Amino acid sequence: MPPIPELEAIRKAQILEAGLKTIAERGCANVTMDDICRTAGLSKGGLAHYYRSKYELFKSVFQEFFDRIFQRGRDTMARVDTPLEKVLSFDWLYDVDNPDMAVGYPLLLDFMAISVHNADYREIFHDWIGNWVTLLSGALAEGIDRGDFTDLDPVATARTISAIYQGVAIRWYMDPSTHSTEWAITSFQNAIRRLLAPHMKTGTP
Amino acid sequence: MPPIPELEAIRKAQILEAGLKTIAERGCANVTMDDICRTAGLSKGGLAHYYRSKYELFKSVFQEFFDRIFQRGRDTMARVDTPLEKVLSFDWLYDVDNPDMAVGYPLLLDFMAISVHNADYREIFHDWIGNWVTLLSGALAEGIDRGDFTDLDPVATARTISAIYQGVAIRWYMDPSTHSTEWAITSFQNAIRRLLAPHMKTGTP
Amino acid sequence: MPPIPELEAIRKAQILEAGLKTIAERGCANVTMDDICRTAGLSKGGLAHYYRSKYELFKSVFQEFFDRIFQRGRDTMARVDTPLEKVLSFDWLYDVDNPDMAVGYPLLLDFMAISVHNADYREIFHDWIGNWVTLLSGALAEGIDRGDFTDLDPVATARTISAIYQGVAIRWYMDPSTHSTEWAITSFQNAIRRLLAPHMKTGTP
Amino acid sequence: MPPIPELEAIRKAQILEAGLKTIAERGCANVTMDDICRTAGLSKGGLAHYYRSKYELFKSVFQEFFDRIFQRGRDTMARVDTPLEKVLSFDWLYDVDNPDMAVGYPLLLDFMAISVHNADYREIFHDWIGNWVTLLSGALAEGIDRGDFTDLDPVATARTISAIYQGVAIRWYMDPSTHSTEWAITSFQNAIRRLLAPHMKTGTP
DNA sequence: AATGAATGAGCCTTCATTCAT
DNA sequence: AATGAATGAAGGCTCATTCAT
Repeated sequence: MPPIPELEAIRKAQILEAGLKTIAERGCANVTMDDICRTAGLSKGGLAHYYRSKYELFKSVFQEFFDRIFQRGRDTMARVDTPLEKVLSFDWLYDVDNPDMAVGYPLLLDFMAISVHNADYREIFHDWIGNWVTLLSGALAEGIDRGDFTDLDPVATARTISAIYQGVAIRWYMDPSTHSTEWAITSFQNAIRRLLAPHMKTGTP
Repeated sequence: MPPIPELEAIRKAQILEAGLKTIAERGCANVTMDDICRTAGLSKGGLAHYYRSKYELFKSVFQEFFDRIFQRGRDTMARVDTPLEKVLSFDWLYDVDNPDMAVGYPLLLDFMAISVHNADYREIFHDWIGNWVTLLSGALAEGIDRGDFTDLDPVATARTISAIYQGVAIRWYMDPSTHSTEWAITSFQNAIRRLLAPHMKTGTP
Repeated sequence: MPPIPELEAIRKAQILEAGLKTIAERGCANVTMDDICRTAGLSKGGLAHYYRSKYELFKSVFQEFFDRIFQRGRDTMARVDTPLEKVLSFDWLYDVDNPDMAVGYPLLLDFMAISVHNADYREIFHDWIGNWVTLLSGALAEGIDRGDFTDLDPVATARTISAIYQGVAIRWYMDPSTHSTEWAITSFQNAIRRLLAPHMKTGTP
Repeated sequence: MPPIPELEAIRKAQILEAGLKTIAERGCANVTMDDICRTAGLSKGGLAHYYRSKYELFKSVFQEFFDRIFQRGRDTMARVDTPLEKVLSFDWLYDVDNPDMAVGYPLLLDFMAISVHNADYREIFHDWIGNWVTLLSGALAEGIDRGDFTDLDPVATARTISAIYQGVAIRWYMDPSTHSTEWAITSFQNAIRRLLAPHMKTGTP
């Protein structure tokens, strides 16, 4: 009989948000439970009530992060019409002012580093990539259906596109002094357009 | 008058190798000085004799790693003739049997994650990327000189090529179940060839 | 809502007492945090909960010690009537059976030695001496007011008296085989009485 | 067959000087063997050749220091004529420019603090004090012989005088902001003169 | 539901000492 | 005589986790 039935959801969201924030700020290896408690405005015991261990909490934080980012990608893609526009609809990845991005890159890089030595994490990553590939290959398949593209393996191509996005994004984030936002956007658009060019019906830019 | 004049160099190499190995195996955050001592076959104090602190040691390990990988890239590129072949000379990145690669990806991912919160590391990364870009843009410039390519910004393009390599490589390494070596090699070759296609004199691809 | 509201005060007192005891027993340089934990009946982490570091703890221990000793001096002085009796009211300094003294000399000597290289400690010492001088010069000033003494700089004289007490006390404590309690008490009484003699109205000594 | 017969003496002096210097600078508890090696211009092994252990070295350093200071006291006293002048011949204790004093107070305070927990050191201290007392009581006895003083226990008085010197000196050294050299010299002269006054024949300054 | 006091294992670092050369 | 590489014990501090209230 919880006083407020949604209390658990509220608290968990509060904690996840604190996790997101602190991990982004200090990095997984440097975040302590105390950091998270402080940021969440809860005590150690209070936090323990909702997450059995640091490990469980961190997994949830990353899960939450990956869900959120993917959600954004799907929503943004849904707002444009043509398949080509859809696969090119990710300039938001290079938006310095987007708070999700400020948190996203630190988390993604931390997450990947940990994944190397952790099967649980690797699986989350696998699923996430799977989602992106499904989203992108869906757009490509739609393009084939509509007759925009011909002769193209949607899944393999979607993987390549996704990898290009990520490769460019990491560079842009990690070394901004020599990788401007302009470079990043031109790069991914160019690379993806050129990749698809051989498979496009004339007149589609 | 040390018994062996090169003792310091030998020991440092021994320690760096141990660092490389243990970091790759367990991840930066999980490696202890004891792990490294044990692997290097030295005592705690012996190690301290050569590296003042864990941080100094780790920086040296990463420096060593970056040097080594870049060396390999430069050497491999030097073995092929045409500029196009040169920029495509990186299939060794996708060689599972290459011990440098088995160590390289864990290290690279750890390194990037730490760099987010560490200016020293970020600078090492910046320099390393600079080296790659110089190497690749050199090949592109040579291509322009030779007349293979026209109308192409060597540096910006080199950055894009390098980012594509890295994006594809990380996918390949992190999620091999759905990113085969075949996919990786096809992906990068395709993406880079297509990227350069508009700038190539007829008959080259 | 701690179980006992004064828990923090209790624990801190417990820890300070353990610090006092162990430092007196083994000396600052030889006391480990484990020693103090064991003596205080707390774990390492428990102690860390109340004192951030060994240094902070030691500073508090000394502060506590100095407060306690000064308190005793003030109280003892308050129990006698005449100004001369007041400035001579410190035979308790030479009481072997006083547990505060058993702890006090080891601490004082350790403290002074550390102060030489530590400004924080030096300031504590400065303040403590300031307190004694104020106390003693107050008594002297009262003596002047009452007409017991004439023609005497209360502060400079108080400093001299205080220095004599300490000089005699250290000898007495450090080399008891040749500095008996009798010698100590006779010495300080004699030295101080003689020092004041020229400034005393007839009939007082 | 040492190459130079006096080499051992030279090296030992070199090491002791380094010990004196480093202990005075950093304090016993903070001086490392490396500090001393560096200051002495010798290697660890070289130092070990002459002093079995840190403890042995430190004991010798203190011995050396005590000898040196006492020597100075005796020499200075020998330069004045009357017994009263002799017992008052210690203003050099309050000479900030005297390098022996700059080293002396840190060492003395460190030494006394350690002595509390160390019988070897305590014995050295005991002997040193014994020397001073002998020196001072000798002067007093001479005064009695000469007829300058009457009715005075030379040894007990010498102890008191010595304790006054030390008490004033420690204050002067430890808290110079409120204990000027002027105060120190006036204090000890006054206190000692007054102490002796009742025992002095008329007309002896 | 929530607090925060308490635990104790683990880690990096320091440093006196040893010893082969 | 002298070097300095190597050892390894010891210590202070951090921090995830537990638990009584």
